[in-house]
Amino acid sequence: MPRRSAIEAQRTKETITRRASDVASLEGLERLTIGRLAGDLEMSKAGVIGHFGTKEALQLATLEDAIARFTEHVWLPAATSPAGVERLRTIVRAWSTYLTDGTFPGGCFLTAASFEFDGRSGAVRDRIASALRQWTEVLVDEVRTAVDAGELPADTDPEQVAFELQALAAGATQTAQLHHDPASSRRCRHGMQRCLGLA
Amino acid sequence: MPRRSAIEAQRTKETITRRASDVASLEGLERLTIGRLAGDLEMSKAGVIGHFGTKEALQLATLEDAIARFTEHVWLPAATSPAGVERLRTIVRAWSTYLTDGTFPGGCFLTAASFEFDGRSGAVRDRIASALRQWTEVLVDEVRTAVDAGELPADTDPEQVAFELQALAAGATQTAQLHHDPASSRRCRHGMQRCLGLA
DNA sequence: CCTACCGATCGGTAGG
DNA sequence: CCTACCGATCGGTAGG
Repeated sequence: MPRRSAIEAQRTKETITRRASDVASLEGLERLTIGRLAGDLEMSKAGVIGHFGTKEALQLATLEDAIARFTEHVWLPAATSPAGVERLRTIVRAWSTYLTDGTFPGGCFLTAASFEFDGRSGAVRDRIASALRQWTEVLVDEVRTAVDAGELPADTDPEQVAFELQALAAGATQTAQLHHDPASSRRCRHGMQRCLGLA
Repeated sequence: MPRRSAIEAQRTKETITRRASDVASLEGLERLTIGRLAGDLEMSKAGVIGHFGTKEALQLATLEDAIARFTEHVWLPAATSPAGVERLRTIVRAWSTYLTDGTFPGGCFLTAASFEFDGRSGAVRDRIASALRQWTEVLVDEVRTAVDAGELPADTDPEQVAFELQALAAGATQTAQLHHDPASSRRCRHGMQRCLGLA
């Protein structure tokens, strides 16, 4: 039974994608090269790419690692809150913190990858788009629940609110990474709260 | 007198940077390679890079072309409006249109370049940061003027408003390019108007 | 998981 | 502005 080596191979694979998502958050999914990753991890190029087959498969696995980290840091803390405004409050807090707290050394991986791949085609771009769309749908559902419960005004446009929340997250990533502005997280949180009428 | 050839050389240079900023808005400033640009323009690689010397100088010249296009499409229409809320109204209209009207085939070049270079160092990153900071200062000044004139509430935070406007522009770029969402420009404009209390 | 290698492409230069 | 070329690095493979 090759159980032992299969477990070790899985662990190596996770080490690679973790490192890859860190590097890619700083430099981009495309500048992440197999050779550099091998050097960082003190492995051979063949040892790295052998786990995935192609660079695109490595990028997709890296993306899954990043999506899991987003879910863990932003969704998980809110999942146990009651649906509606209370859950939105928790999401706003966790999300605005996550954007600047060093979960990724180069800021939110998904935001960066979205801008990097939005002009291309292929499986990587499609997966980025589906992940962001799914998160938008979560936000729309929460806002709708809050409206139905009378916690938010009846004329609230859930799609518009979700758009603005996503935009504020992208804006915070921009000012935090480009200007190292320490107010980024606070401005993001305040904007999101105002957007939800929680200010 | 080499006037004729100098003028022609200048025109060739402008042809190169215009093409470069179009391609880079779709694929990024780094994926823009000298060889591909030469192929697109039916020139030799040496003929392209000879005008600039290094790829970094080509990227900087491309950046200046993109900054000029932003200024022309977003600032110029507002420059003749009276300072304050009326000028902000014009900026919001011009900006939200520019983001999706095909000025750049891949959406706002400066937004994309910001996310592409925010994890690096060097002259290109510095120029992107200074251009965005300058635009933020323009916005802060206009909001401050509007507050001083009593057109906006006295407790308005100009820095916060400028942050949110920039964020909404980034968000519109994201949904327009990644999801081809036709509502992007409208959502951006509505968000900006709400942010300024003009809704 | 390794070494050794492939063809393609990168930025850039020499010489004209 | 061109042709012809340089060393470096890319993604990927053969063979073990």
